[in-house]
Amino acid sequence: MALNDPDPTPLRIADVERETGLSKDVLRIWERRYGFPVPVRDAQGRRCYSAEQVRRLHLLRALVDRGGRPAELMRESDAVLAGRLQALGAAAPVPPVASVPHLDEALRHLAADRPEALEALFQRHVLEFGLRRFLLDVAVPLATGVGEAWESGRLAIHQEHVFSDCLLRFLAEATRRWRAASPDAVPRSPRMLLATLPGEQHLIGLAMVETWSTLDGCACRSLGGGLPVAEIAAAARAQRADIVALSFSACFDPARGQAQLAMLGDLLDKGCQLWIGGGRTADWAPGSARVQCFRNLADLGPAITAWRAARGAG
Amino acid sequence: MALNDPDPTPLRIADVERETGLSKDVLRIWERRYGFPVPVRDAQGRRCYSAEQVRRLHLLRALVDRGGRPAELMRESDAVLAGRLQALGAAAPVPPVASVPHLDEALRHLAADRPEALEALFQRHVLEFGLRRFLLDVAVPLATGVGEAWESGRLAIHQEHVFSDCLLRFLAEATRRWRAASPDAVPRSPRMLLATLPGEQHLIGLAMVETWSTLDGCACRSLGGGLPVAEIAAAARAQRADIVALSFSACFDPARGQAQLAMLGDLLDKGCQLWIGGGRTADWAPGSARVQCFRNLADLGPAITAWRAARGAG
DNA sequence: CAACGCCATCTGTCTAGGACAAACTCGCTT
DNA sequence: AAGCGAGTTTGTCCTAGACAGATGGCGTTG
Repeated sequence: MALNDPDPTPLRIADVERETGLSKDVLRIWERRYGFPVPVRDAQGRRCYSAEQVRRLHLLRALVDRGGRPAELMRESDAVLAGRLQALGAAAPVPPVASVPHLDEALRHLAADRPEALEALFQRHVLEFGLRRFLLDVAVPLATGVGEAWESGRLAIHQEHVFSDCLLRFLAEATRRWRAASPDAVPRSPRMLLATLPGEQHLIGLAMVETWSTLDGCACRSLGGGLPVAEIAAAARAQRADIVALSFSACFDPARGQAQLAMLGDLLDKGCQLWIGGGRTADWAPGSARVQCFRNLADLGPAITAWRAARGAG
Repeated sequence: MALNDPDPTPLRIADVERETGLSKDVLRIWERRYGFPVPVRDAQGRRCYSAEQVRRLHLLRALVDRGGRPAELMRESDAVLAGRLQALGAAAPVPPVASVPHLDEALRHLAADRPEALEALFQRHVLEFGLRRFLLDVAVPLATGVGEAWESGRLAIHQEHVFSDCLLRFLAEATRRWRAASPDAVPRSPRMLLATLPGEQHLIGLAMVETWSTLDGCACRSLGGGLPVAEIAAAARAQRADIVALSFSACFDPARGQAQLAMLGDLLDKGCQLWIGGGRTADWAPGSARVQCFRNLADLGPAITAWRAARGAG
């Protein structure tokens, strides 16, 4: 009976791919090489994974992401793996962010699943020091800190999601308020379009660029994440954007990014610039004169001024 | 030379998968069956696609998504395909939503790439009729209308993204304002956790549920989109959620959804309910007593009241 | 002792072509 | 006109092999 009815709800390889983020190829090759996971097969010979196996796959993935090596991890029991993940968190003694007291506090709120406290902290900091300093002193280092905390196992994925949601809302609202409060008569330029490429999930960088640029008087419009280059180009044309700004996280493959960037460059109008930032984009080859890499938010101001000067003169 | 240097920036099959959303399997089988796309190969025999081919693949995908059949579409030229896509838009004469004047207006703003006008319309409607009526009379039908407009080719993907971004921000801010304006003394219950499963990109439904439930006095916390069930369960435990609410769009495969739902049901605490809605979830088999399907937003109110009654009595 | 380069191994992605289920079309029958 | 069965289309999954790029260890050299 274990063969003809392996599970009331068969988890097929595509489901496991979505759920764990491990590609079908990886799932198959792990099975071939390491003997795990070996799923039950249905009548047609298709793999049917158990919830148990998926749970272990999550553990394995978490450890592989943090630099573990599959061949070694596969030998360990679930308990050992879970312990190792916890140990990773405990072993990371002094996170570099924690030197600043309020960042440490923010991370503690997050680890304790208290997003309200986090938002209150944001609110206070903005009222005391203003949005620009909030971005530079809190948002950017905290985003880095959360990334590191996740890598070292101190924060779960869902906690990272909570952080993301929290900061995203906060910035969106701050931006909206600023926009509402500035006089309509001011012509806002350049027109900036914000997006991330397919495969890029992190929207935080984008939101920070939007807030900063809006403070600097740009007309920003966000397209959200995961948009194919063809669609970005179409949007840029439709909205007559002067600048398309893309954000990348550190895990985005540079080679892929640059290939897609080149493609986007071809599709955009000649007058439209391409600004990129985040992750390790600073190391990327510029490729085209129209592509500009940004190492940090503060560089946006001068670049916008320069754009206006060039446009005003030209 | 065309062989050893097919392209300055080789687009490999994984890139094309990300960019077009067509799986590697589909790309390979289309090549085998229909003779398109036939990419150049690099020195190792790997497929290197041209930007030209990717452009055509976008067209093909758009038409296949709208019910076209690959075998037939493959014979046509790019121009014919583009024309056919446009014709689809023109052929859809009276969208069902357009019967209500302000919805028609909203769609026109969107088609004309004027998100500011859309937001102004939202703002006006809320001030005149209130948030609940806005959700029922504007947000829900407009979301449906945008989906239909996309299907029929009247709206591009990037315009759908703009709509999504616009409504998402609007709802987030409205929710926040409501929360800020309600007295702190009121104990907010039930504690509701909102998320979508991996593979589900649409966050609109979730945002609408959040706004509605917040109005009804729930303590909502959004985890954003694309979270594995294991993480959702972990978050529910960490935040001691009473209810986990999931949103699905119509394109989500019911069989997959139900399998993942069953898995999530196993992982959650017994006291935690599972509320689902959106798309065609109404047709899904409930599976467990803890799973409750919602056909529309208005049903949330009674369900919340019922939950409170049961909890208060128990 | 540190730094550099080379080599072996590990790991993920890609290849090929075959199989099959689910969905859809079409034509026949009621 | 509506319902049903046969045939076709289409996407997903299968096996098994190849290889590039990363990683880590070792030996040599400054």
